[in-house]
Amino acid sequence: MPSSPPTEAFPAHTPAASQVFVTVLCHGPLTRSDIGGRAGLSAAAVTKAVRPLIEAGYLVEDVGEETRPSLGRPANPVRVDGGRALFIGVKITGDEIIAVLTDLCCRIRVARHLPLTARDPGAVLTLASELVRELLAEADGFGAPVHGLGVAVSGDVDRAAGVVRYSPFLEWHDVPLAELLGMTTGLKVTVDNDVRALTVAEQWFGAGVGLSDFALVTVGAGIGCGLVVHGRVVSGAHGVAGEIGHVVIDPAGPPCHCGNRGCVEAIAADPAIVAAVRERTGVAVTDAAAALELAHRGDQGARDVYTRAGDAIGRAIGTVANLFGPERVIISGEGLAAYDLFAEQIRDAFAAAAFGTAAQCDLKTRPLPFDEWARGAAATAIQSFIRSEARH
Amino acid sequence: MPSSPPTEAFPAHTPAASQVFVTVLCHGPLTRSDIGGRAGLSAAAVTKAVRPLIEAGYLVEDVGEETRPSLGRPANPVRVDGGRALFIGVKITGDEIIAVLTDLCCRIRVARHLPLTARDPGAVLTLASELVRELLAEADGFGAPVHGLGVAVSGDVDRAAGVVRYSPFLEWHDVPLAELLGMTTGLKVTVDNDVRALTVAEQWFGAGVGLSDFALVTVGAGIGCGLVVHGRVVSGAHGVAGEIGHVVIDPAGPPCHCGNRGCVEAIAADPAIVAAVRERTGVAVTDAAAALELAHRGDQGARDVYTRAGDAIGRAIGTVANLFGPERVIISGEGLAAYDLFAEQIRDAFAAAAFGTAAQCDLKTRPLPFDEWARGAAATAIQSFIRSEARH
DNA sequence: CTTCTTTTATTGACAGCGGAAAAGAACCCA
DNA sequence: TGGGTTCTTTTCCGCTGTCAATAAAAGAAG
Repeated sequence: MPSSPPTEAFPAHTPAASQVFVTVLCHGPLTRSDIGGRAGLSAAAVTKAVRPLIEAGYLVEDVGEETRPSLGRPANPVRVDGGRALFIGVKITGDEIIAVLTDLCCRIRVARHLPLTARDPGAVLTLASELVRELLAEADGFGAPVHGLGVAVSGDVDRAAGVVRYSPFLEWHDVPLAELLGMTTGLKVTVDNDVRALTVAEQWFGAGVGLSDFALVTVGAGIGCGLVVHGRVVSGAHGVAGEIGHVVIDPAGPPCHCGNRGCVEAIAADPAIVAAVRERTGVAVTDAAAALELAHRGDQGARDVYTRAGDAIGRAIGTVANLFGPERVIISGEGLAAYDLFAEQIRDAFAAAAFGTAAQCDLKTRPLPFDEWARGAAATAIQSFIRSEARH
Repeated sequence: MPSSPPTEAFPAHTPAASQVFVTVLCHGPLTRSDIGGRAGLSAAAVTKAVRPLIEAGYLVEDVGEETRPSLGRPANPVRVDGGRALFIGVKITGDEIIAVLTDLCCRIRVARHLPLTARDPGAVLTLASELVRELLAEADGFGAPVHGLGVAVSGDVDRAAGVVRYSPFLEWHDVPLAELLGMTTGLKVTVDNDVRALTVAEQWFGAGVGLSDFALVTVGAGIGCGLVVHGRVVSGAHGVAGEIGHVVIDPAGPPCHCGNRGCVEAIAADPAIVAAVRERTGVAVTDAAAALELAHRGDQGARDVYTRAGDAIGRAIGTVANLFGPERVIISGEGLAAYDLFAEQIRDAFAAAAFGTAAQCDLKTRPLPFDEWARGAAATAIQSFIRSEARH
């Protein structure tokens, strides 16, 4: 039973108003003249865009000002009132559903996990709907409406259509997930690829704020990459981009399930690391945590595996940097737990692979609590909400 | 002595008008309603944009219509009058300057070459100015003003500033080429990286017309790559992108001047091929043409070298496709002369490397007469001319 | 040969967006 | 209390692109 009226329109009818809001959302409290400067608008335009946003409660005057650096009338900063609207983000993995309730600033208010027993669309839909309903119930306590639901799934996702075209982990083909979840939850649903969702979260709320060209590389069960070029997340002509996992690092390397040898994913993803550690050390580790522990305990064979993984990741990032010239590459993912083991190799291999000015690219690591994937999904919902009324 | 008044403004003051013109420029003769459909504008807006363009002579009614498929008032197509304006494109290589005079549709009218004896900016500037002056004299015979000069240089070029920041072949650092040539020729000068210039030419006048995401890969003395994402040529945060030449294909491969081993350029660029053929066959070939002839005569060692080059190029293109998901990759460059020797390997290696939907990407070859590099330069000038008055 | 239908192009009225300039507001400092 | 300074709002205005109505140019139908 949906608890909130989804009919409320976001009062940013014009591109400029939408841009003003996003500017404030990303860059914290800003005075009106700062907004104009950053968004390239006149002060008058800012005033006209800000007023309805304040009246609707999405922006508030930031009373907690402190800096009074100079002469003249004091500036009057505004900020986004995160509590004005809520969103739900859901990440569906092969064996778990993670759901978070966030506010408009994409801060997590509540998080829930649920193990996944069956992977067919019907079962997943039931569980996901259940989880969303729980969060909707929680949302009542915050006194703000839930304005959207974002869903992140790995694989080939058509965001515009809301369809999961192909998901290897779930073995789904052409599932109209947005429509289905829209019916069961009554919410406006945005479905996107998981890495792209995380990229949106970084772009608006993370280490990509203010950058028009950056990449996000995730290391974990797989190796993924999200790209932002000219300030927009790249989706590719066929809806798929950022497939860094199957960049071949070494044609003589271990075989990969994709049919090639020596893909990054066949060297540096969790399963590959586990297999390599087992082979090198003879210890029957079964998951990434065990492999990591072995390495942390000082086993040289295990450490060598991580060294090689770092080298592969660094080379892959170098390739990305050479092709795009991003200002920054953000490294994230569960695999970052092993960062101390391969940080040096990543940086060395990147520095060797990056050519010319591409080496100026800034490498930045970001720890990734597992809820973060679901937060990325919420970020896409927030994006859809803000843009929904912007495009005419 | 500049022969043309550069003060004439292009009558496309609004973004919509500029878009209308580019649409007609790229998609041949179009009826007004077709223009509206393609550019997403109302018929009224098209009428209002087209009129001043016709009055100024940049568009003309296309009387040579023939198709009368249906009922109703016959459509009234318009096309760009190429002869209305001329442009000069100059490509500076390490040992030659190529200059072309083109019309507004980027068709080459006159082409000139000049060997380069010295590479210092002063000498190059003198020769280039001389060549431009010759073409300006030629232009008088065509009865149209020369509206811009485009210059293409390999290396790190800041187009906005008109500065060659670093060119390895010329050994230039921070040469304000646009300003210098502007003074000697009196023309409005656009300077850009050579591969990006060629990419612009393909985007507007070649195999990239109508595509919002594609890549151009050039094979020859070096291996280059131009990228178009979301309809815009990618320049990277630091002004450099598309450095495909130093993607590592095989870490056990031949050493590259960049310090790594097994870069595409160290396997498939002309110097690498010549060196490999010499080594494999013992024949003292000194240039690409000789190596090619040896392979064409059936020498197996030489053929193997090309096979390997094709494999490397195909893998590199696969990497590009995986990362961007372009709709098409255009393969061009002088190295295409050997296409029959490695076409199969390129396609096979690409198919193996491309993951999932990236394999749907269309590979298309394009022969590249050497004048084409200069034509790319002219294309950037045309772009600047059209956009000059569009921004504000 | 007139009239209708169909499709294309143009016109004119109109709403909305954003900018320039001027006015207002809020503070500090004499 | 009156400058000086900086931030914000207001007023007005031009410009752009859409809507709806109109004109134009055919073929089809009677």
